Amino acid sequence: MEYSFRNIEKKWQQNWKDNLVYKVENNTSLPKYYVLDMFPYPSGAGLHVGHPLGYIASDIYSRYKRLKGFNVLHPMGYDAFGLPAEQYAIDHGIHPAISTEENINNFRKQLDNIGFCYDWNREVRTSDSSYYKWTQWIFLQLFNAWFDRKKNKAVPISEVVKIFETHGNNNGEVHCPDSVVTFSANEWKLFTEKERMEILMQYRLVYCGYGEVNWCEKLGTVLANDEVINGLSERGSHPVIKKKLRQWYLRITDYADRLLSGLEQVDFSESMKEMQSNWIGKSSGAEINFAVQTTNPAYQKTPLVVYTTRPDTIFGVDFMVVAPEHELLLQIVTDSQKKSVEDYITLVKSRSDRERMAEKKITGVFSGASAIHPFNGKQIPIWISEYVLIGYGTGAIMAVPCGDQRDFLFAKHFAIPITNIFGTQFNNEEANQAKNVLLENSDFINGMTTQIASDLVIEKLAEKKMGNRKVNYKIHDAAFSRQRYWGEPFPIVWKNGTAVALSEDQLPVQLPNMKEILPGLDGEGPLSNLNEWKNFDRGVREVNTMPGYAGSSWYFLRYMDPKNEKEFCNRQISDYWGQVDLYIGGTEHAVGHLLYSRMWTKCLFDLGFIGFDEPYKKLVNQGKIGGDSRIVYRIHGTNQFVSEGLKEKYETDELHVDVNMVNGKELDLKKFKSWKPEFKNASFLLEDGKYLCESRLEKMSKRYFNVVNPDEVVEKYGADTFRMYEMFLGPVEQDKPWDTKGIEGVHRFLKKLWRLFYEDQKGKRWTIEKATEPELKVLHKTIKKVEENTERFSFNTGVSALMICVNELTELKCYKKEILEPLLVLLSPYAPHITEELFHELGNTTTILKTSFPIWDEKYCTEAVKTYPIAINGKTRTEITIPLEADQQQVENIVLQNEKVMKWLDGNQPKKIIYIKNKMINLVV
RNA sequence: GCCCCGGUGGUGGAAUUGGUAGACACGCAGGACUUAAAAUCCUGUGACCCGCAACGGUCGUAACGGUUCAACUCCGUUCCGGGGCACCA
Repeated sequence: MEYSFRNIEKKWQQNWKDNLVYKVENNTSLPKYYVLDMFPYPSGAGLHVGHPLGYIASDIYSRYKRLKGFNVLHPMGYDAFGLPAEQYAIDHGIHPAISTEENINNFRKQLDNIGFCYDWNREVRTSDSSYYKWTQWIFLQLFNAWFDRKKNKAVPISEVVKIFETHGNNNGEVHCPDSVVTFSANEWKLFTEKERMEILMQYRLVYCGYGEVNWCEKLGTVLANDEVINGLSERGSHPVIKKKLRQWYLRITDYADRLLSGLEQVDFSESMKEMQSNWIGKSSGAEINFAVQTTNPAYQKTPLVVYTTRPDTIFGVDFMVVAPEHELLLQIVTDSQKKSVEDYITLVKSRSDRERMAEKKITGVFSGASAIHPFNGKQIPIWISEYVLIGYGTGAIMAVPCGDQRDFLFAKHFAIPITNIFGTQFNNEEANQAKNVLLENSDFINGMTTQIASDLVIEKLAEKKMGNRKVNYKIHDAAFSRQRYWGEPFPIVWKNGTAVALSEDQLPVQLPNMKEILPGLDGEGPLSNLNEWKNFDRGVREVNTMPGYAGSSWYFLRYMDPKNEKEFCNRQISDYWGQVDLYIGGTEHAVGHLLYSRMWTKCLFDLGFIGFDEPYKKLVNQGKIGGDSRIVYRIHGTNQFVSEGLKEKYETDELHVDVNMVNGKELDLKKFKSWKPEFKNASFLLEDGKYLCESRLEKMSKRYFNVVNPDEVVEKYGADTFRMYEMFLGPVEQDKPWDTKGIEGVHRFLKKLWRLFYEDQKGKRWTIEKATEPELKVLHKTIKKVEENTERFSFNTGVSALMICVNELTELKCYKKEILEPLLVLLSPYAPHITEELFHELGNTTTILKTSFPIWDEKYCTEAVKTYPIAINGKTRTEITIPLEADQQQVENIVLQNEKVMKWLDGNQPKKIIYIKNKMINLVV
């Protein structure tokens, strides 16, 4: 009886489906465990072998946890809204709903092939109205909420209205956004409804504002950053300009501190936390007001406000730099400098953000105006330069050339004299950015270090009302609208210029069908073309749609209660499932998805809808599987190809060839010739009778012909082999190349396992004989190892432990059910099909999925004796087997009598004998 | 430039807390079975030195240095690769 994986796998997949073995209940007495994969965007390209890596890891862990007695939630769904489907519709005239459906079906088929234990009854699709109804509902909760800085949490917007009614907004009760005027309670009462709504808009967690977007006039659409290349559209190379459009924003900045401190409570990798905290970019320093001296008397009283993280260097300020967009600029510029300033602004405006950022050249213009030093009254020239960005801090800096390298280079370039505040610690060749340097030439802070001096400077500035301590964040509010079709419509109707929220019973706002997706006028999205849909309830619907991250910010909650028509997720159910215990996905979502999702969770927590404020307890980032490309060399201008080793002798062009035509490095010439018509008559220069290709690791991509489709691997070796091989490649978190050749080893392992039960010729081999001590030892050591390795996500060593076990049982000729049955259970998370088959062959009638993980017995895992390495001065010289319970004295006696040891000691007495029980013995001579 | 992660045989990788470096697997070489092939099994396989061989020795985890009885593991410096952030004040 042979291991015929194709029949076995098909049979059990059908059986599991028919018997609903993966159905998960919400109410059991079992402890819960929630394992989640980052759900995929169903692209048209389908899966390659890199995609399922994380899914396999989470699948193994889920199955393992089930065997360990947990009620495991392990769902899957689709992040189904997105740009590619919409673009595909524009290019091919196929509606996104149709292409998305097709892609999902294809994904599903590919996933099913691999034998995952998802509960498909809980599948969610963000583009289903039964799902996005609740995305819209959450939007409304955010719309009707305000972040109370005193409580450091979101509260209903009605609370801020109460405060306005009794105190206005200017008594310290309410944080007042920069764009809102201050008013008293009386003034609030006198405002019109429209005015009140406009003010409230500035306080909401999602709010409307204006923002710049990449606008392509020719395409009539807004483009994402990665659709713009060097200021031109990726499609068609049309010019792209900045355009101000009304946008919705998510007030994520209010959560900056909690998003930062929350990182301390979650089990993410250090680099992941690092990326997130860099993105949040918290820095502390001071805002300092510099009086401006200019010929225009109207602005002499308006201070120039700068942000600095180094207030201690205030006596080293030699010039000021403001961003070209700074609004004070045109007001303070002197007549003589007006022309050159305007020219510079025009130059900067014509440049894309990317160009500005990539610029290494130092440019800038003097404004003609000066600022006054707050302590010594010195006149400081005000410059403009593109290296200061309007979006960060106050859009203006105080430049300290001896303490900041960019300021230093600027000063050198424009020959601005440099004040030295570090004495001999400054060499006039580069800025000294160290923070432990003692200050000199700095008035009242001479001899102090950064921290002390900064505090003192801030204190003095505050006394003079010329500055204050300030914490700054790099993170800015996230744009939450897209001028697109294929996304969630907003539950908003504009009436008389005011955004009015729809009520809950008006949800969902269905995404209307469109025959042809065309952009609207003036950068409005395609929905603006639908007059009938647009005009609603004596107003006009919001025609923007929500961005891709809307649906993915809360999907983990919907899986808990996917069919609920009354709530986004029942509170009792979310209390039961709680946080995602294990989240597996790629690093590419480090700052986008994860931050938004964490924020939404915090909002829902603040508003009392869920009981936890961090969504993901533990995050594991699976590595990428790289493609192992094969490259051939064609002699330039000919149709002759040279083998890799000979390529230096000719002038050649390199071409990628399909990896499926290459065995190891040897090119299959026949396949190659029939690959493309142009190669039909190709000739080859061989080495040792073979044509060898060069191998190169790069991204797995169609363009490099290095894509390996899991369907093909599963067809050839079976799902169990595929699953185990993906794990055997190396640690899940590590990037690694795909090389199909090694898969044979894993496949042989499964065949070897099979042969413990059945011989190819003679048939049944397994027996119900009593197991011997050595056999039990093999089993129990394996249970221990597999358990430990699975617990710490070291699946590659888990596979290896199972291989060792099968090798040893083969050696022992052990075919006993007593040993083999628990082994099957151990293996079942990794290879569910073959183990289910053999489990039934052993006479079981229930599924192996519902058994329990075997428990290892210490007595079989500890040996009575240990073969110790005996090292002399740290170098292993021999091995001696010594009983484990031997004490120091006994060990010394045994060791010193050893022939080898005596030889090495050469008559000397060892200075010291180090004996570490169960580890090693070292003699110091 | 700053931050994070990594660098181990021909290859993927193992070594969980400082305690036998190279588990397991691929590949390769030799052999068995077979008319032959596939499949399977056995043996060897980090480099170098001595030797018929057993055995023995030296070196070896990117490089150099340090701590330690003992370092892939800890510390310092440098090099290389990958990722993130970026004229961020």
